[in-house]
Amino acid sequence: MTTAEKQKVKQDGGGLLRLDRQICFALYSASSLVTRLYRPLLEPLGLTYPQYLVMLVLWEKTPRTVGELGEALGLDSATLTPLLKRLEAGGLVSRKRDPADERRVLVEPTAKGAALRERAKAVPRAMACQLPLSQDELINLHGTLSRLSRSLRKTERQPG
Amino acid sequence: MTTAEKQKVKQDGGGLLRLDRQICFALYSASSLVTRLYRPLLEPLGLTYPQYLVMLVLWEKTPRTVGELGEALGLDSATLTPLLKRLEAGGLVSRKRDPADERRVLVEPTAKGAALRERAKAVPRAMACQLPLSQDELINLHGTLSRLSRSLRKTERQPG
DNA sequence: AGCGATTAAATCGCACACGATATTATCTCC
DNA sequence: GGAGATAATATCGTGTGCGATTTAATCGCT
Repeated sequence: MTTAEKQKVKQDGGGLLRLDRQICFALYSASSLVTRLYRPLLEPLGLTYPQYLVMLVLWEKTPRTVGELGEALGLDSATLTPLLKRLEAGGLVSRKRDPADERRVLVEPTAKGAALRERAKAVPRAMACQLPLSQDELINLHGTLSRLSRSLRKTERQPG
Repeated sequence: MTTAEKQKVKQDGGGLLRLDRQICFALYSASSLVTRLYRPLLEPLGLTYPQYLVMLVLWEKTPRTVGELGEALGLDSATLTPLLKRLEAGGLVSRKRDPADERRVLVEPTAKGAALRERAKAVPRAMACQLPLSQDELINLHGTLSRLSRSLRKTERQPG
């Protein structure tokens, strides 16, 4: 290593600030790119990517409260309320106060929203085909990310 | 498997639509959580997470055009222009037209922006400590995500 | 029963993110 | 050297995200 190189390393703390070394950027970048890859698949369904995620949750079990959707997706009511109103305006879900507890809002797919599920079935396979990863890599990546998310959620719920 | 279960599997295309099986959601979720983890570290520096990424790029080499920043980060001018104006308003970067080509805008850290780098050096290590992954897992994850991003960027630049 | 604490959504303000379009400068080619 | 093509930013409209606050309903406790 030349003197100039040593100096450079010293300056940037061993290259710790290099963009290509930041795990955060790798995640951020991959996530945006994959989301972008979904766009042309979801547009024909009339869904944005977060709206698609909400519908996935609703198709699994319904009705759900806003809070349950938020818990499943890691979003709060400030994000979900307007998003759900847009889905409602598009005729895909209904929103009504829970008679048993008027604080809660029950969200449920309409007939149109339920029917959309059939068309959505093609999406995961179409995506898998476009991702340049082997089956093993995919499974491995999914596992690591899921564990990471689970851990972070747990620590998020605690004070520090 | 009971008949009812077979029916269910048939209905949801082998569970392909389950949220927890979507690689996209694993990515989306992990990315949001990690970004959220940065917030308390970046707030004292007066930076949002995308602003931090821009500063990382500028600290590596400067000046840069808006286009170069966009290429490095995968963002377009519609996102960058307002973000850069906010950084400029905060006194962290300067923006001026390139005299050699008036279409381009050269972005460069101010003295204040350059000085911020010293404080930013603590961020990567503080983050690494908070991520519940082993060194190996981190390296592995980083490698997979980087390859994924590189591939997707390449295919993105092509027509289909 | 009733009052303060807690909980669930909604609202507000600000900051990304991006498709589409507009604006201005440079380039190309005759 | 001038007209049309191309390139680099900027602008506009819509849709997330989220911290902070507000509103309304329920709970807990006396």
